[in-house]
Amino acid sequence: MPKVLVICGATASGKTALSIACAKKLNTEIISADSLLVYKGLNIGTAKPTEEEKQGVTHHLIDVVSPFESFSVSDYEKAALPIVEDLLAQGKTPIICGGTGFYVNALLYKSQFGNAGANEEIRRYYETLYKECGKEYLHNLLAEKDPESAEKLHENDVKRVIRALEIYDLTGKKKSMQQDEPVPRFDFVAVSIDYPREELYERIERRVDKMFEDGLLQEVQSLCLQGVKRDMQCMQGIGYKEIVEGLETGASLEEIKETVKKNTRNYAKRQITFFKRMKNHFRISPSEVNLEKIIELCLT
RNA sequence: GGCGCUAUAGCCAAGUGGUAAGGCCAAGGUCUGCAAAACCUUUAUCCCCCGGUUCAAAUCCGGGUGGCGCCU
Repeated sequence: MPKVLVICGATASGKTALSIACAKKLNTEIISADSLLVYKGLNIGTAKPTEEEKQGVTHHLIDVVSPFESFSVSDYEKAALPIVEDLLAQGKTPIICGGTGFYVNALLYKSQFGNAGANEEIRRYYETLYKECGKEYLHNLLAEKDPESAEKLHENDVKRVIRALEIYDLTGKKKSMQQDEPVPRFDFVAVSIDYPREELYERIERRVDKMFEDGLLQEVQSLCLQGVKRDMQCMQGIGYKEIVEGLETGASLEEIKETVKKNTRNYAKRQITFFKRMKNHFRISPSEVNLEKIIELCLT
């Protein structure tokens, strides 16, 4: 029975190329697990693979929503899961490739609160409550309803405190009731290319330079012209938010570029931390990347 | 050459006699419907050097060295 192959890891570590090579070898398709690749029109800054780079391999979950829309893990799960299952039914090895660990996990593990969706009204309510009464107040509120979650969450982590409150209000269940051990949906192997930190940072440096050469600035301007606003979800992307902000504050192009690089490095570090905990995860050093071996991993 | 100002972590910086704020950067970590987001933790045995005053000095005094500014 074929396993699911996950290709994860830090940004600029070569996931895209590796996944395409594997897909060709395994005669299968790729399911992108990336919170920004889903957006149409965000190409350069997201390092979205071009048709040419895809080499005819089918990629799912790329360019599926407009920049004006919001997209959540839950949306991702709903869209991606059937594709994975379909490929498995065909006897193929689905390749999940992406740097959004949260999305990867949502696909790999059964979520426990699928029934507590996002509720704008509730969120807005708590957000105004937060502004008026402060974070301690919110945290105390959660402590009354769901003490265990409150215990786990730092009071500064307002986003998660609100989510825990939201779950409670919506379902009457406590977020802390979720199981500690998530249940996996598939048999999978995860692989990432583990560059030494210095080297990864150099790759990021070069890649960001290239993005600007390739016209990232124009891409952002064009999005803005279409009416995409700074507070929209897609504009949270690194490379995008810095440019929009830089244009507003009058920062120099060089300054903007440096900030993009720094934020990308910080992001890469968070990704590495996240994927460190992933089960069945092989961190392969760049010199030891071997297609045959990776494929063997999927079949054993 | 003279005069004035200044010297605190990789960077910015508070502290003006009682045992080194804060910010940035960096590193480590968290992560179950906004995740390229949000959040947490750590980071100067010591304040340019030498000597002095004092129970006690990054803080006061003298000298040295470096930087900045002004004058001739």
